[in-house]
Amino acid sequence: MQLSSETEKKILEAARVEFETKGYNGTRMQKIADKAGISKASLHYYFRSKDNLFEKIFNDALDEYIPLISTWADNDLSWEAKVEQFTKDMISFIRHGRMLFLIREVNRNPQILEERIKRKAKSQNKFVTYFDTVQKSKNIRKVDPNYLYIILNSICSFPAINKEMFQRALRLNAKQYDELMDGYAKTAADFFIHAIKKQ
Amino acid sequence: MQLSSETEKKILEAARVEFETKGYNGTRMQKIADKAGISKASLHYYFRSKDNLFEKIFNDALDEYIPLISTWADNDLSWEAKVEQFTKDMISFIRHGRMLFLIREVNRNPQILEERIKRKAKSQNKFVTYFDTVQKSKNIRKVDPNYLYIILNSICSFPAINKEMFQRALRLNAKQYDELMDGYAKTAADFFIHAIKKQ
DNA sequence: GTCTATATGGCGATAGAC
DNA sequence: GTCTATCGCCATATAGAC
Repeated sequence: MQLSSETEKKILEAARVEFETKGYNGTRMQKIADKAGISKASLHYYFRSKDNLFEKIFNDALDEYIPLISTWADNDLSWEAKVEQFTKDMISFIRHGRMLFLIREVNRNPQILEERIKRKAKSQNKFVTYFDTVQKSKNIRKVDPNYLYIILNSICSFPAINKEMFQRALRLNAKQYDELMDGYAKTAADFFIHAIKKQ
Repeated sequence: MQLSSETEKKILEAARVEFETKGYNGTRMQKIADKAGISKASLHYYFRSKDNLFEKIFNDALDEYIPLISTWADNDLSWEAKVEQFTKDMISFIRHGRMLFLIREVNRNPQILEERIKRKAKSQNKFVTYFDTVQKSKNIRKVDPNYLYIILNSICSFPAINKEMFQRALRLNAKQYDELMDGYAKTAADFFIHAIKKQ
């Protein structure tokens, strides 16, 4: 029935907000029910348990994240343009706050990833293989592509994750920090490109 | 009495491990008491409440971290050498796992930082002021020092925080990842220096 | 100072009426 | 499908003996 599926959407949206901001251990089923406008009993009617509901939210977040980090634009653009595209996509994803959620929960329970890994374990990391070839054909510094992968992702992800402390360290309020971030994707890409490009 | 202070140390060490790995919400007073080899009642005798004990642990971690990010070597070394020193210090701190703890708890309760900020709010960020002058006198690219601060810290901090996912993305086991990290501080510094230095 | 036993409250989950 | 009421458990904290 359509009505029940509407309720389900409300629950999932409320649960996502709660789990993302408070984490699994900090989230209360009562709070989710309140935000969804239903009783705690109804909440359990739709999703049998807290674990069950959490798993759904976590998997959705992971499904959004994995393609972002495991694909690498397969088009005719230059490697510089690919880097720019990547930083732009990654930074806009990160800014919505799902990234810290993933890190927190994966650290709470590392096994949570094991099952999903098996599907992909055989294929190589596309970023690494791409930069292996780029390093052979183009005029760039030789840096282990594993490091390049780590550095590029760090530059993109960490500013959102460490927002609270960066703000204070740089004496900015939330609004000023957000404004600073508006120009960040371009700066991050330039930075990365300059670091490995030979003049 | 000396014995009581010995017990206190055991409690603090146990509490540190528990809070750092499980977070505030995931930590159990019983577990801390067990690890310290005392009863739950004794634990409460030393530190009245969980909040109280947590605050002590959190402040200790912050006291270790703040100097690391807010000082900037005041010596005769070149800016390149200062960068190398910073990456080395920061990365060795980060690898011990306190950083994710700080981020997690600050996000759980951002007000936790407010009180401590007031002491330092008036002084400028030393990294930013330093690179402001470096950009005027040396032959480096003009990049907003706020971005430089964010990028350098991101490169240093994130590889430890996102360890679980980087491992899997790069198809490395824990040992291989740790080995990769052994050479990381040097690579990170070189990367940063190349990115802003003009040829 | 240290313990056992217990008070107190909160949370996930369910029973059962409507 | 949705609710109120309640069960059962677990966690923090305290009482009170030693």
